[in-house]
Amino acid sequence: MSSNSSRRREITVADVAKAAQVSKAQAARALGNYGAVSEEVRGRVLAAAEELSYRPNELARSMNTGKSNTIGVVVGDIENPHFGLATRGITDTAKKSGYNVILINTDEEVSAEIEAVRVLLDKRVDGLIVAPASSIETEHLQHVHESGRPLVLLDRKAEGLDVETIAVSMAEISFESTRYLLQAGHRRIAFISTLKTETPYRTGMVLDSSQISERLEGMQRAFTESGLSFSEDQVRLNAGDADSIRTITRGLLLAPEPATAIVASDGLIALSVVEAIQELGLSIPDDISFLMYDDFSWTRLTSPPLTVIAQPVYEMGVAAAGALIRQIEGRKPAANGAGFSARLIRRGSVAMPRTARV
Amino acid sequence: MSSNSSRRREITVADVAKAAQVSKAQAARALGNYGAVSEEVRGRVLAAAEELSYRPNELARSMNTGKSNTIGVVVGDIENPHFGLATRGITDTAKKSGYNVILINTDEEVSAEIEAVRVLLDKRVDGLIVAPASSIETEHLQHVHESGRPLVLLDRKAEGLDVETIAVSMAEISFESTRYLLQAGHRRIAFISTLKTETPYRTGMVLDSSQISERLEGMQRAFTESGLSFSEDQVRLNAGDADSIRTITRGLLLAPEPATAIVASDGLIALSVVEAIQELGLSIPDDISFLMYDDFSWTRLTSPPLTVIAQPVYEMGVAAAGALIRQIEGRKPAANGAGFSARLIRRGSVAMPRTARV
DNA sequence: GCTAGGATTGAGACCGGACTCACAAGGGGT
DNA sequence: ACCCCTTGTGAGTCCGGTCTCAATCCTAGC
Repeated sequence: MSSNSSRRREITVADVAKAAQVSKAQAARALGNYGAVSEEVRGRVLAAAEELSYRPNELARSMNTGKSNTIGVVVGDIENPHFGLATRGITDTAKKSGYNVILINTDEEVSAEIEAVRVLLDKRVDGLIVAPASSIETEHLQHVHESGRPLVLLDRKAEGLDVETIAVSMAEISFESTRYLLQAGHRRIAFISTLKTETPYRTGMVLDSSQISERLEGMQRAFTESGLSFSEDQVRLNAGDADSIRTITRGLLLAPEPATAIVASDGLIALSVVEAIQELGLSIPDDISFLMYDDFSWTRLTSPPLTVIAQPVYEMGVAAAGALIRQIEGRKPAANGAGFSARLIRRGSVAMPRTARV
Repeated sequence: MSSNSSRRREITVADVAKAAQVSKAQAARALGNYGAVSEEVRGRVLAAAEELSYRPNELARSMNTGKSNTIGVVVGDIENPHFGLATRGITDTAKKSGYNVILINTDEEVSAEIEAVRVLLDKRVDGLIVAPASSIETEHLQHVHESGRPLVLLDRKAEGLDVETIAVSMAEISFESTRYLLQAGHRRIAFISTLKTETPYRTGMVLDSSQISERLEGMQRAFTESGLSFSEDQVRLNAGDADSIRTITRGLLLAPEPATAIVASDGLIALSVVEAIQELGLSIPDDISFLMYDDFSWTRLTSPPLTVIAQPVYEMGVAAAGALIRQIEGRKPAANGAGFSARLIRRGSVAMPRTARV
């Protein structure tokens, strides 16, 4: 009531200029802190601005500087703590350099991703961080790259796209952890992923996700190294929702030759798999060994605590934002950071399989 | 190489107009789908736009429509799945109505929140959703509200601010669950929260968070109802990081008269509390009963599965975005949705205390 | 055949800043 | 006293759209 609130028009430099009795140009200089302004004028302008509680219109500013100080982040699903953490790394870093983040979810749909990228480009973000839904359908990303707009990929590579990519080398850690399982005596090691495919997995099949490809490649290599053959029917894709994961898990464990170890491709899958195992009255690791990607805090609370593959997710978010901002500001692409690597954390969910134990 | 990529200047309406041999105004009308345009011209313009792969500059558009189709979301910490889920609800809803989301983290610091709000206002977002770090320091939110910019609060109320607020009525559920614990025979019920305070908790103390106030109020009421007195030294605030939570938990359990039940104020605290309990070699619920806020999936996986207070977090995100967009578009504030309520989900982490069992 | 009235169309103002340019004023050097 | 250079200043353009306004077209009605 006191001040007549909610006047429609916002205060602009012109208003401040008038109040300070100087030209718009001078007021703009004083406020924007550029050009030459006498102390006297600066004082008057700043006082007037304060008085009118002037705030610059960033939109207008962006328009003729061509910089929005905003970066676009496109991820599959923030609800997934993996991305939540990465996003945190991104926003923290962005904030430090004075950037804001527009976040868009794609639900891992390429069409949504294409739309998201377009919207962000229309909003003239200074750069994009994308966790590509597909490693194959990447024309839209190609466009971004060609148009010269800074782009950094997170988590997954994109086929034939020469763009800075912050990702863990999955083949390696997958190889290592598969070898670990093999050495424990496992031979039927199942791998469950949400990745959508038309047909069941077959060796050599082209997959939409570089992450999954690499992981499977690592598994195969470990089997081959041990002179064993990797059976493709232990690879179960299309584990989209809790129900299908449950069905898949039961299928794996109730088969004539049941899997003795299950590897869950992400935290969400892990949740449903463990639940399904408990539901079947089986125990980890006595009846079935379990290994999952991503080291969430809760994995230490289950009994037994779960053996996991820890990825430096937050740090990758930081690195992605850092790399992007470096590109935006035209600086050199830093010492290339030697890539990120995952780590196998052995807790209690992997043991010798029953068969080997007898 | 084929097309001379990365030409600096972007295509504008003027370019399209020239290519289509019409005036800028006509081209703009055809592209923006407003005003009167003959079929012939529309065709030529659209074709030219396609040919040049024209994309409108949303910044420019926002500037003179005064709408940015962007909403600002200010939360304490996206890394926390609670906010992750709420954010998901917000972005899903926003997307449906054609809005984008700029996300800012405050780390629960009021100063960061003030800054965040200012930045978002400068960027001329159409509205704000804020989970206030403080229920008391709310001048900045007051300003937003007074300036007429749509604002919706999430999770927590703000003292004396008459703004649409999407939150669970905490007093009620806290009362209910405390009664549940009392009926199970518990008398020393501890409550642990991250809330920062200068001094240890005392009854009647003014707290910075409406959520915590309400929860404590509910607890008190339950005690009073049973003719018992609520001991304030069982309330432990300032549980900021894993270490302090561990210390607090140990303090609670190793005291001469140890707590027999612990209530964790959020998922992050719960993690560290449970860990500390396990570390002490105590078992839930035999040695200590446990109850936590937020029903995360992993709470079903521990042994025993944890008894939780489930909040409809995603739905609240949806509601907040819905309410905000309604305000932005000047529509009536919908049937007020009767508020959200939490639900006590009894799983296995609460039992009779040893003392009462003998 | 002539005209009123709606459909089209182009010129140009405008949104709110940043920035260019021309010009005035003041100081130092010679 | 004169020239050069630095600092200070205002007028005006530009960014890329939207939108107003007046002019021009076209067609039905008489």
